[in-house]
Amino acid sequence: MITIKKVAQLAGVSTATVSRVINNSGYVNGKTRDTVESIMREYHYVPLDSAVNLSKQESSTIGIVIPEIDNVFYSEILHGISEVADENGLSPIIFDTQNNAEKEARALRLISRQRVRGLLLAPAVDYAKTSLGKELKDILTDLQIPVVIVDREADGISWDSVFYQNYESSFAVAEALYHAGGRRMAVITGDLKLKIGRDRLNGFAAGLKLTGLKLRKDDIYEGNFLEPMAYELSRKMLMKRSLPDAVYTCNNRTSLGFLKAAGELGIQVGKDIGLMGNDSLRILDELGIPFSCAYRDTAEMGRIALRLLLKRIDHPDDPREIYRMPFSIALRGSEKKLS
Amino acid sequence: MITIKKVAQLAGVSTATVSRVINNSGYVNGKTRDTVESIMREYHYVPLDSAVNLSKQESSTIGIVIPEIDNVFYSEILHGISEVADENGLSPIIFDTQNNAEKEARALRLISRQRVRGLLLAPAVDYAKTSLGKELKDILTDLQIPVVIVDREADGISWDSVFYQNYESSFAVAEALYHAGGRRMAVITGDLKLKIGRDRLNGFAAGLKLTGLKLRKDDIYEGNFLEPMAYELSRKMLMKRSLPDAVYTCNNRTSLGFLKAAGELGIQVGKDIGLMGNDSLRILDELGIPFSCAYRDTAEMGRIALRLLLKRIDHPDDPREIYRMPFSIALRGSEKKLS
DNA sequence: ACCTCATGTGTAACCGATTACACAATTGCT
DNA sequence: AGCAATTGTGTAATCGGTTACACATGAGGT
Repeated sequence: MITIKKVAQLAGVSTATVSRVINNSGYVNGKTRDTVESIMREYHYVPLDSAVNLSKQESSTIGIVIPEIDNVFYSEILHGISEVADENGLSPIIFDTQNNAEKEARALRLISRQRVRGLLLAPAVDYAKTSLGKELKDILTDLQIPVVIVDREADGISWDSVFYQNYESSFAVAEALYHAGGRRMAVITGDLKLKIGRDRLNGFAAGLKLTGLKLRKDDIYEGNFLEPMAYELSRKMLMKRSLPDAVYTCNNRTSLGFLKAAGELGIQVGKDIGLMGNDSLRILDELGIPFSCAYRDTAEMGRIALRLLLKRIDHPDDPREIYRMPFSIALRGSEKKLS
Repeated sequence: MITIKKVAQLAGVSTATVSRVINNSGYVNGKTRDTVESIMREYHYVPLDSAVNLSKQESSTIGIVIPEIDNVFYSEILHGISEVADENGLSPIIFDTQNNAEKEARALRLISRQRVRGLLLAPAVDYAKTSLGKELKDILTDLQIPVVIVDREADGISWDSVFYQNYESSFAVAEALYHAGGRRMAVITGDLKLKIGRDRLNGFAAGLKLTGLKLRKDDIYEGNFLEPMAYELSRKMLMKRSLPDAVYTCNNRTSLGFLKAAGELGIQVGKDIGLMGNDSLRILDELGIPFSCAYRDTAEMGRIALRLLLKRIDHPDDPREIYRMPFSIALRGSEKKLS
């Protein structure tokens, strides 16, 4: 490894001068600068981040913790984050927790050693409720690092956040299904222990209420945002004697589980039963499979989250900001029941 | 920030002793250890990675550079990598290059400042051919860091690698299509400037040859592994007067582009025309959409890549290793032409 | 009683950068 | 000509850890 000391030696100057050249700070004679620069180029000198970080007391990495890296939704968010990180010369350290609280704890502990510039966090744990969550919150608070919570809303969090209009979008889905002709609706919820799960259910129920409809208790299927559960619940629902007119599936995985079950049972979505999801499944559109849903621009959500973090880093004392990602409604045919 | 010095002071010992407690090295009296540990716990002390890295001359981060983070294929690889990283207490710094050479250059430069433990790289650039590629190769070589090349094979690379049986799987696809009854085959290739693109084409052609078939020049559609191009080429192919019996789409995005075009034109895959891809599209299986292909266990591929890197880190002088990820063939109906 | 060795702890150099401060040389202004 | 301000460079402390080395203590063996 070639160090600043060697560069200085080869250029016949002190390390201070080399450092000035690197950082474009202080006074440096043009000729000296040229010499130093050519030496650096010749020897492929690259300053060592850990040394720079240590002396400058800051780093150029950001921490990112997400619950499912292999879910399109999150990988699109990562795409957006990566873009903004690239624009700003930041290195993203990414942890995939697979919705596992212990993994999340390990990730945060690793992050806390890195003195990252800031943290983007989509928690798997409800920080207000579980004891591990509380401990993690302490770790983060101690860190004194800017944090932006992404997507997963939870009680008792006081950091900047980029959330989704969970309630509003669900409300809109209810209206859309009503306008498509649905009268008896069912819903496969997400994890109701999470605020996001409750919001989506409540928004949907409220939307129905406005149209004068009521959500029957036994038309509420309590899921967990994951496919296997959604699949099982869908089978249960679809094998009953009387089907609802339309179903609301609360996230992309839930929608997938439903579609799979419906497909297997020969029930045609958009004909035998109406369906709307929340979160798009781009691939379905591409394949021309009708799938109506409320959705948001996920990559943009990542961009916004990181930009918010950067803003917070520059202005640590501004009041807390909560951005509510707006939704769009895509009607592609699956919302209707024709028969 | 609480530092080792403060901990030492509070515990009434020297920093050396605290360090010994942290690293479980040297001799430390049981009582002293207890004191130090309780102080560390009480004050939430966490050693600063950049300081540790600097003095230990090593780090616990690994660099990862991939071309499309929002492609399921890569996000599943990342899932596998994350798993092994977690098991080994490593922090993955992930860069998404979006197949852009300049982005890749920036990513590698950032990585080179970090003194990462090692690098997993799926290059967007052919390191032997473009001048930027050569420069990047120099950067990497200078780094003296273990590198494992993932998925994207290129000429003139001498690092450990985890590749796919590109040739063999394509060969097998040709055979499978033949056995399904196809006689005139077409192929939508990937980027033929890349070795992987050529291998998949050549393997397919060789497979056909073995069965006595020949791949006609105008049945070769030169794509670039991306959807829009595949879509255009597919339209072109499908709007011709005479269709081939079956088509080989060289990667998942190409398959998607084809399916979209076929869907739009009302051509039923698995009936009007046979189709096999390379790379699975899990979601299609889940939805019960027939799609036959050669595929591999992608998450496993990520795991293997990182394990290979770790092995290399421990044994820098072992001979170069190339792992060729085996393929499986999934026949789900789309390979046939029935009419 | 003496020596050896294991145990326990502290001192201080070091990792590779940055930067406050000191100092010299040159420039510009009256 | 005299002095202040600007320009250019080096010395050395510092960031927060690790670790080689020195040293002290006590146990065990003869």
